[in-house]
Amino acid sequence: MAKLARKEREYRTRRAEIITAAERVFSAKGFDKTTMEEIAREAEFAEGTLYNFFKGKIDLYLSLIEEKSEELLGYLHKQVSKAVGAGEKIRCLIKAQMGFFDKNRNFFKIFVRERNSFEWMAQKDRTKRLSKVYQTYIDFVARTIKDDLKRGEFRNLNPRETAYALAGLLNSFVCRWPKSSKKERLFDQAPFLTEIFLKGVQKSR
Amino acid sequence: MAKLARKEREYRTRRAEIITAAERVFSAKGFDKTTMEEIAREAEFAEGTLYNFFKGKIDLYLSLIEEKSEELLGYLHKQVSKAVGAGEKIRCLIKAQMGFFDKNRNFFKIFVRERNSFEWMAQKDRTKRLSKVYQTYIDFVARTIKDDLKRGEFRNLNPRETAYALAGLLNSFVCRWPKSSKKERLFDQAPFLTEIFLKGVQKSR
Amino acid sequence: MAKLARKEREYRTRRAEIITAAERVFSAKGFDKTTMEEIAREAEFAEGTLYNFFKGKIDLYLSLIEEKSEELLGYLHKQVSKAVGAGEKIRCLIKAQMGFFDKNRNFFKIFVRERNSFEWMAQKDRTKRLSKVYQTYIDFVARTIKDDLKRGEFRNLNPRETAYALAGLLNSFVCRWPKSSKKERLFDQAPFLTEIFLKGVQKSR
Amino acid sequence: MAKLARKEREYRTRRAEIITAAERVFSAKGFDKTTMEEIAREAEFAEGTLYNFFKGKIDLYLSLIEEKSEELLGYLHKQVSKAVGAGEKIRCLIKAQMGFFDKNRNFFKIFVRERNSFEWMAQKDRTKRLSKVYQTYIDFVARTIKDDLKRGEFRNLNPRETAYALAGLLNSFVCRWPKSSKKERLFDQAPFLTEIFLKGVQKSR
DNA sequence: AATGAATGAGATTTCATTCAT
DNA sequence: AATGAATGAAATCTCATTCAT
Repeated sequence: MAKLARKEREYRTRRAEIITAAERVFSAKGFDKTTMEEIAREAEFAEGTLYNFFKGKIDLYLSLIEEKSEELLGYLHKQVSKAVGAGEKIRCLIKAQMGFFDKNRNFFKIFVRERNSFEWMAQKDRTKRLSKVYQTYIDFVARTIKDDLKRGEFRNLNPRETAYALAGLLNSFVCRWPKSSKKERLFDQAPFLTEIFLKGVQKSR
Repeated sequence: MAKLARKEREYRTRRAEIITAAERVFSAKGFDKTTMEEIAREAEFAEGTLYNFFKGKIDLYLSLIEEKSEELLGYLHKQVSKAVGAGEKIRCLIKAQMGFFDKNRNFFKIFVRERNSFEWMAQKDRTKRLSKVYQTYIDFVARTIKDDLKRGEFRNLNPRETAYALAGLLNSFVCRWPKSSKKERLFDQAPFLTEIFLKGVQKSR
Repeated sequence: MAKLARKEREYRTRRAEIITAAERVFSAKGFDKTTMEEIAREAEFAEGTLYNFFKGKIDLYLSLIEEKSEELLGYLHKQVSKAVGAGEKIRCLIKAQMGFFDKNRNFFKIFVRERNSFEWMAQKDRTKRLSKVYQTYIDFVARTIKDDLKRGEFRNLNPRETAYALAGLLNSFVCRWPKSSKKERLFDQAPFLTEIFLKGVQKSR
Repeated sequence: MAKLARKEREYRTRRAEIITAAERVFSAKGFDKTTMEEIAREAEFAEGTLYNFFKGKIDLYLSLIEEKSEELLGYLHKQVSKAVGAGEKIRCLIKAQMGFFDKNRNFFKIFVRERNSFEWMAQKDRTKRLSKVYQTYIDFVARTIKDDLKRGEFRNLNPRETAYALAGLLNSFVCRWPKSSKKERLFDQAPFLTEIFLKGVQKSR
């Protein structure tokens, strides 16, 4: 039993190493320009070994996005659930997401890029799994917004549409960020974005 | 003389046909998954013919983006220059862009997707030409915002950063739109987005 | 009649222009790397026009070699026929060939390169026409040697084998010549080569 | 340890098989007309496999020439170093080279053909590596000649120029040889060539 | 379970030749 | 007779995946 557990632990460790290596390469080169050979080298495994952990390149890519997104959502959930008061959940959501991406820059690139392309992908399998990921993400944002909106002095907006607007606002910094100095944190942009958004959705007076 | 002019006209026509065909395929599959063979088939030319008009696949792709972007910017410029009154230019910009994308759905997909990926491209040549395109676009948005902000009751925000925020807001609908019914127009979302943005940037009271 | 003759003259002129242009390009790039497009540009004709004068690329190439070789042989013949005295024909042959190549550097490159490759060419048609050219050349050299050998104090060597030896000797400078200054003439090497050869074949004492 | 050594051995074997197959095809068709597909078929490997051993077509070609030339030079060196007596080194060199080419007919074709064309190659990379090969070869011949000339009753000739003459003499048989019966050996021509050359360079009396 | 050499389908690009004008 | 745009076959090279060790 204990022995099996150790095996299981080792399996997970190696799998995670591969995911991390893949994250580095995919984020730097994009899906198509990344080769299995390079991921293998980065992970310090042989090429063939990758296929013991993942069905293929696409599966590795999707698994990476799914698992990291789950992590992101778990983190957002935990942070947001603490917040109380009108607009506080949204404020908290923005801060949390920025903070998460600061610590996961590589994943950030993949997440945003893919979010803007996956819909019109030819590969149906790829589309389906990705679709689920982003639906879950948007659903969570929409729910957060809904909770906040109803309790505060906000306009009566469609939460789902508003969620897209907020997501777009957050993503917008993707284009500038890679250029800016490595030291600059997304987190510091949170107040700027928060203010625009909250004012944007508040009730007219 | 007349003959030369006709040749030139025919050349332009064929070139435009190729660009349009390329637009369809690139928008459906993305750059890497698109093959020259498919563009050729779509354009009803032989593969080799494409190389009489463009240096290669990348050149075709970039030319498409550059020329369509110029068209977009020209259109935006024309529309925006008519507007007067506080916030009117921004309102007009949003409406114009949405209208343009309604008529150029395929290009829209390419434009937005590329805008979110080009920064970390490997190919330096591709990056350079794209960079110029998006700089020009953001510059225009920033200038429009600046003009409007100073004349209205708006907060004193950095125009460039605000431009990114607005661009992100507009782009945000890319993820939903392809799914929604073909009849639904981006143009109809303009008021919703405009309101969020204008309120978001106005002076606190 | 006169009109036809003028047409004929013009035809020949244009044909010669193409040959000369082809000579320049073929000598610079070799057969395979040369494109019809480049020959056309160099000759200031359209690509299609070349096909009114030659059946295709290979035909153009072979025609060029054949006609220039005829010219070379005619020249050698004329020069050598003047010579009298033991070894004089050979001496004269070497001088004449070097002189001709000094004036036809482009053709020289083609001639020597092709001489060393044609035998194992895949294209049978090409081989046959080239074979004839070089046989004629070697035949002439062999005949010249034979004439000379029998009248002088020379060993009784197989003229054909000796002709190959002489041809090899002459060609040997091809590798150095393109490197040496443009001003340096092959003609100046004639005495050096002549001496080696004549001594090499004379009777032992 | 033993395992690694075996892998290494197998690698070398396969690499050599490819080189040999390439030698056959290149010698029969020349560089440009040879396709990787044909080399692969000849070597009984898949096309892609060739690229595990060589960077590309040119690299394969140059590697072949470089390695075979090294073999040739090593062999010549060994043979010539044994010779003593005036003219003996040169006699030995000619015999050795002819003997080597008898056993490496395919390589012989490539070596001679390339030697006569490489100078005006477009590809700079190809030129550079080849240049080195032929410089080394000529240097060796020149040194051999120099050693011999100074000890014998020979004229005071420039060793380098004389080396070119000798190389030309040896190469001259390339044109006849492929035609002649397979049984005929270059080696048998050695005395004929040796005599012409040695007499050609000896002191006048 | 891990390896990495071999595979071969598939992509881009070139260019001799044709043919409508 | 001259043109040059269109053609499409053919060549090089890449890389995800397999499989014998």
